[in-house]
Amino acid sequence: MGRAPCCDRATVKRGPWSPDEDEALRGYIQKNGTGGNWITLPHKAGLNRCGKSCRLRWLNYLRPDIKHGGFTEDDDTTIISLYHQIGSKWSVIASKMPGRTDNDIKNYWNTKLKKKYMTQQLSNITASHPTQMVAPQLPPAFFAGMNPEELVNTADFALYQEEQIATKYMISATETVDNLTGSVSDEASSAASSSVTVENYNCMNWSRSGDWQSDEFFLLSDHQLEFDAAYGDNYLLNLTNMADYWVNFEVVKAEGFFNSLAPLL
DNA sequence: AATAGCTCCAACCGCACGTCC
DNA sequence: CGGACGTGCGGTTGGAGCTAT
Repeated sequence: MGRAPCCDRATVKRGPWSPDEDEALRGYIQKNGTGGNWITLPHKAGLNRCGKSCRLRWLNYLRPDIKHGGFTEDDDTTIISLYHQIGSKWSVIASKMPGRTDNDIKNYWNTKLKKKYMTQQLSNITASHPTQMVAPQLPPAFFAGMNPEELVNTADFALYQEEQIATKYMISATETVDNLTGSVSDEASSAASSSVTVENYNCMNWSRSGDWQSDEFFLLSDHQLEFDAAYGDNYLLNLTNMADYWVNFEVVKAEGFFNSLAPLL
C-alpha cells in the first residue's frame, strides 16, 4: 500500500498560481513566516492549496532576491563544472549560486546547458580517441574474471551492473564517434536542434547495421557522459578501452556475453 | 493563415530521509 | 523500536508560446 497523499487532490486547487494567490502567500509569509509547517500554512493563509505546492511556489518564485533567467557565461561555467563534479545535485549546485533555485538551474540545464556540455565532452572524446583503435590489454574491465553471481547482493553489484550497461553503450558510442564522417560539432548542433525524446534507451539495437541517426548519437553520448560524470575520467577511460576491445575483436562474442548477463541485469 | 513541431519552464509527483511520539 | 508525518529533492509532465513549413 502506498503512502497516503499529503492533501486531498480532489478539493485543493492545482495548476498555475493566480496573482491573488501569490499575494496571499507572500503577504502571509512576510508577516508570519512559514511557521515551520507547510501543511497547515495554506489554511492559515486562506489558500486552497496543498502545502507542498505553497512551499514550491515560495521557494522557486515568490521568495525575495530570486534571479530568474539571464544566465551568464560565468553561470554556465559554474554549473557545468559542478555538474561534472557532483552530477545532478541541483540543490547543492543552487546553494553555490546565490539567488538561483534548484528548479531554475535544473530547467536551464535540461533545455540549454546539457547540449552544450555534451558537445564539449564529445569534442574531448574525439580528440582523445583516434580512429585507429588500439586493442587494450586483457582483462580490460574492473570486474573481469569475477563471477557475476558472486557479486549479487554486494555493494559492488550495482556498479557492476552499471558497468555492463555502460560498456554496452560505450561500444555503440565508440562506433558512433568513429563512423561520423562530418565534424562532431556539425552533427551535435544538428542533433541539438531537433528535440528528440527516446522513451526507452534499452530498446536500441546496439548491434544493428546502418547509418547512425542524430538522436541515437545523442542518446548514447548522454549515457556515456552520465557514467563519466558519475565515476570520473578513469572510469570512462576503462570503458573506452573495453569498448575498443569488443568493437575490434569480439563483437559477436560480446553480444553473447551480454545476452548471458541479461538475467542478472 | 493554418497547423505541426519544438522549446521552455512552472508545477506536480513520488520517493527518501529526518524527526517526533 | 517503529509508525506517522513533514520536508526536501530529483525526475517528469503539461501546456503556453514560439517557429517552421
